[in-house]
Amino acid sequence: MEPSKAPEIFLKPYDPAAQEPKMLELWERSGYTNPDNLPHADKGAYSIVLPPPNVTGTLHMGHAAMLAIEDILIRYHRMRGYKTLWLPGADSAAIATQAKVETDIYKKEKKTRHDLGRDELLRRISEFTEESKATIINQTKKMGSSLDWSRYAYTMDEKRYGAVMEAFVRMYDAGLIYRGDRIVNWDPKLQTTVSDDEIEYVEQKDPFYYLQYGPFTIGTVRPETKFGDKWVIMHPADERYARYEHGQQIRLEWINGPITATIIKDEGVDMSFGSGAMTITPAHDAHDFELAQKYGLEITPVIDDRGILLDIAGEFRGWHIKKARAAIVEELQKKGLVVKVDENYMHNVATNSRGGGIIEPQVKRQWFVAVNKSVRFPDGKMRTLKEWMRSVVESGRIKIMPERFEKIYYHWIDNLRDWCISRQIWFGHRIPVWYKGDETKACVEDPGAGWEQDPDTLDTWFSSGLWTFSTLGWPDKTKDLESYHPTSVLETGYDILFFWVARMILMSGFLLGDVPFKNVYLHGLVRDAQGRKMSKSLGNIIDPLTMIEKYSADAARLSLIVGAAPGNDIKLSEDRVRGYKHFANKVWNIARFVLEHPEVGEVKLAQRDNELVEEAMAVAKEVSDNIDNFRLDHAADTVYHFVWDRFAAEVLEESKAILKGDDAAARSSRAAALYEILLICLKLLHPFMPFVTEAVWQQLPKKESDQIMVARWPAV
RNA sequence: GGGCGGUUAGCUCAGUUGGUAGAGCGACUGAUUUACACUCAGUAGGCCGCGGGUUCAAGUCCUGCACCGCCCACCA
Repeated sequence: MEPSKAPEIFLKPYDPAAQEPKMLELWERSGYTNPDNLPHADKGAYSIVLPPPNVTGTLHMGHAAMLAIEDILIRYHRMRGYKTLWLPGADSAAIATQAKVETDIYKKEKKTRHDLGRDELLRRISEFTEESKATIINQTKKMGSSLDWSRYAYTMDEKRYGAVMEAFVRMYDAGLIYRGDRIVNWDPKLQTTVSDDEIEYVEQKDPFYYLQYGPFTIGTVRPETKFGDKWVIMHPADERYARYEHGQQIRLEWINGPITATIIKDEGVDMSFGSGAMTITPAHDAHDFELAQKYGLEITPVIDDRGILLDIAGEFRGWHIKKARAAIVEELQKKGLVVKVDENYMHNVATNSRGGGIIEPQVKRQWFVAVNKSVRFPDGKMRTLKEWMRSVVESGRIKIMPERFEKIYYHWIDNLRDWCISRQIWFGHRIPVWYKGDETKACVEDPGAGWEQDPDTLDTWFSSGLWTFSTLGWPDKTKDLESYHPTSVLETGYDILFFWVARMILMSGFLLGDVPFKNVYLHGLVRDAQGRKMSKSLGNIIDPLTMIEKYSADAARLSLIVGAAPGNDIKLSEDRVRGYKHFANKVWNIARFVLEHPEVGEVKLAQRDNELVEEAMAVAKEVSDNIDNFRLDHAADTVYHFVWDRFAAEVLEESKAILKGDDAAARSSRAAALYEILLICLKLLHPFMPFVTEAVWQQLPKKESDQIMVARWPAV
């Protein structure tokens, strides 16, 4: 071949829009993302399961950051010779998805899910999710993500659905899953329960009412729940109430007339708050519910599922709580029971973060996972889920990075209560429990005629908890499961540490007796240049696809990596992305310069200028060490500066004279060194900037491998 | 109320085990028609949030405080 001219493809400047789609096609054709096809995988397995994006929409910069980070880890390990698997998927995100589709349908057709019926709604949701999946896959590919699409999984596909059923039944049989009447977070808008973790507290200003309750003054923001309050509770050491005794009954005038109230003394009461006396509403407050259980009090609902007052409300029966409050306050005022009103009371209101409404605690029969019950694990030992979750991190079997999140994780575990897993929505994994008269049966298969299945579905995080192994074929004993589990790293945003990371540890502990991953790497949230969350309403969303079109995927990736320390939020602006576009062009032109030199394709390695190559190898070592320590920001920064400031600005500049000189030996030695350094730089850059490095690689006169994607990482 | 993180150049951030303050972007001055104007050389710009302490030496370690942000918690 004729190496003296740079191939025609090296038009200037670098044109990512033309090159990137070609590289994508090249990678896809090769099949190298599937570890079974790797030419040199001699180092054991390296696996990451992609946190599956929700099928509710499109990718945002947070996804892009996740894809960039994981792809760097994956490409690096693949080049180092590990049998590398990066497994893609999608999450059904039950509540969020159903809420979105229901809202869309209502906007367009003014129909609710009850108008459509269960089957029709599920059909509509399926239509939506299929479309959504296709969009997301397309976007994911454009980022250059070297995922093994042949192993793509969806939480609702047959295999994963089966795994969820199996997991439920095993946990049920072990006594870990039980049904009980307990106070849960009820969302009157979506008509379903939600878990403690899905609640978002929103600060809000409401009037705070001080009411006369017999001889006591009690405070409340919610007079409409007070109809059934027959107990007044105070601290036993509170001197103000020393003359009252525990269990003493008093007569008093209340909203709908005279009632008998019972005095309870409990040390849980905060004497310094308000008057130090409070009444309790067991059916609509988690704390009060616990007190009621402690003292064996009756629990009478005041509000129904839709927020309507029940019979106990007397003349207010049938009113919606929103409207009732003012009328009830007026009634109380007429009776002279309102002592005073604080109009500027700030407090937290619980809302459903998955697009729902204001949470109303309700007592309901639901399914729960017991976190404090000691059960037999696969290793034969008895322990609770909580104990397992704590011990695997404490012992170092799972390492969480940055380390500070370990403390947060422990704190969460310590406060953890039984996990309510049943949801009253239709989209999701249906609970595999069947009823026939008084009989109950939990089984994967339909037990036959006469049995009726529980209508509820499972919390979306139940299926997510199985993700590292359900995607690898569990409950079957597959080769994939054996090879790739536990996975090497779980990489995700710190905002789902509890939702997901903790649940995966829980699930794989009980079902497999193993950890789901050895390392947890948490990245920060991507924010706008002012540090605000990106949101539609603020109009500050930077769309990954737009950035790719304007500046290239390589630039988008680098902008999310450099300067992003683990666990720290990333402030992203367009300027940042633009800067890295220039760098991609720099790489392109360095290659052009080196490859244009006539002797480049012919020289022998033995003749090269070793000192310069050693310098590049030292950089390779530094980059490798940084990646091994999950400091991708440092790794990227190191190679960036070596390539631009040292290799391009100094080495190439001083080489110009040598390459034009008369000394043939010096020429070929230098040319060999430049070529060698170029190869090292391309390889070091490849995990960070896969497109431009692959595009250059394709122009090399001689290649050690057909794609840089499977080239060997510099031996360090 | 408890916990965590942040505070370093105009902006965004590095700064590993203490040893003369760094990068990118932006600003300004200039150069070259070049591998690359998506270039190069250079300049300006810092009480390293504030106060105390340890040390020969502190952006870095300890200790108070302030402000910003986040997470958790049943304060009715």
